[in-house]
Amino acid sequence: MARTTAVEYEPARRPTTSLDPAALEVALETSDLRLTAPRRALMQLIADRGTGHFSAADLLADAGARRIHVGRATVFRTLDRLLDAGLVERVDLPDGEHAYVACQRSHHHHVICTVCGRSTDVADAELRATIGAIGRTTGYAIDAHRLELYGRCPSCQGSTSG
Amino acid sequence: MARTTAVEYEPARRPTTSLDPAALEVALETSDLRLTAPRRALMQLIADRGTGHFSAADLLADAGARRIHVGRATVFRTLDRLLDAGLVERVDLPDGEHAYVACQRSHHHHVICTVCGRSTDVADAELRATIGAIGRTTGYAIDAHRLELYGRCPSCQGSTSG
DNA sequence: ATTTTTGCAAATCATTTGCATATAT
DNA sequence: ATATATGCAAATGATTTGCAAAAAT
Repeated sequence: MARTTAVEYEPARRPTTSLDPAALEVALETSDLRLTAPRRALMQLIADRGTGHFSAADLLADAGARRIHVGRATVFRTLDRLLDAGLVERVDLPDGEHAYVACQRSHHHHVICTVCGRSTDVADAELRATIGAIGRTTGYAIDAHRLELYGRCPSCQGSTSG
Repeated sequence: MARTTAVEYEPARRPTTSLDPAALEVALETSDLRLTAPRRALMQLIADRGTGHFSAADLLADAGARRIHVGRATVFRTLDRLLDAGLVERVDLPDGEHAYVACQRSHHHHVICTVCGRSTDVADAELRATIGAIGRTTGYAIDAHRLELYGRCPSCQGSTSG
């Protein structure tokens, strides 16, 4: 019951997506959530993953690899909290898989590298204008949108991807 | 193995999304697919749904309601074929659910009404420019994108939604 | 103390698969 | 004829749930 990814447009702040564990504490202060060991651990695992996208299963595996025990359900539940807090966002890969990426609060779009998986924030005022135009053309009152971009990041552009 | 929704930008043609069963036959001519009773039936069910989004389970239920028997697997398999043919597109609702919408070949974006579920095609050359700009800014070679817009359609804008 | 969170295992849900039979070409 | 498609039921995979025990406030 806490899985909405309604994406509002608002400029992103920093260029590259990644998560600061301290953000968790900040986020928790605002809510009635508790700072527990599993949550700390998961935040750390996410932070350590850097800029790539990951699934709940990935986190579970990461935890296992480091002998950190967290239950499967806890991973999902924590991910939900982080979604609510705006610390991660759920994305849908081109093949329909669900994944998550770490992001700043109020960040809202990213380009995902199809070779290495890295994701980079997109700050795009222009998109806002484009969406306004679409609203005008279709007559819809557009409340939310979701944009996912897939491509090859600068360092993967030479790759023969295979 | 036929579920890619990599979305290329290309102008849509007609304003409102809905599916013409005849399109199936056209689509089949080009391929080595066969025109079977279950496929006809499913096309009809989709067409009858009009412009809303639907899930595989919805179709299965629709079929049941009309005493048309199609196996669950056939629904999924047919949907895959229709995806390949570009007759339907897979979308991800704001809550992360997967759904499908009927669409014209080479159509590629739609606004989905959060009140009634209707979807309308978006013809947007401007988006193309926006995406080009994003590519330039981030340094990514953008190969595909997916854009989903959610809002209230003209007739639902008075609604007190829920 | 009291409320939230956890871990587990079982439950649920969507989607896929194997395989023998049926059907379109 | 022959390749493709179907239906079934079982398999898979992801996510959720109930509940008693554990931890945070």
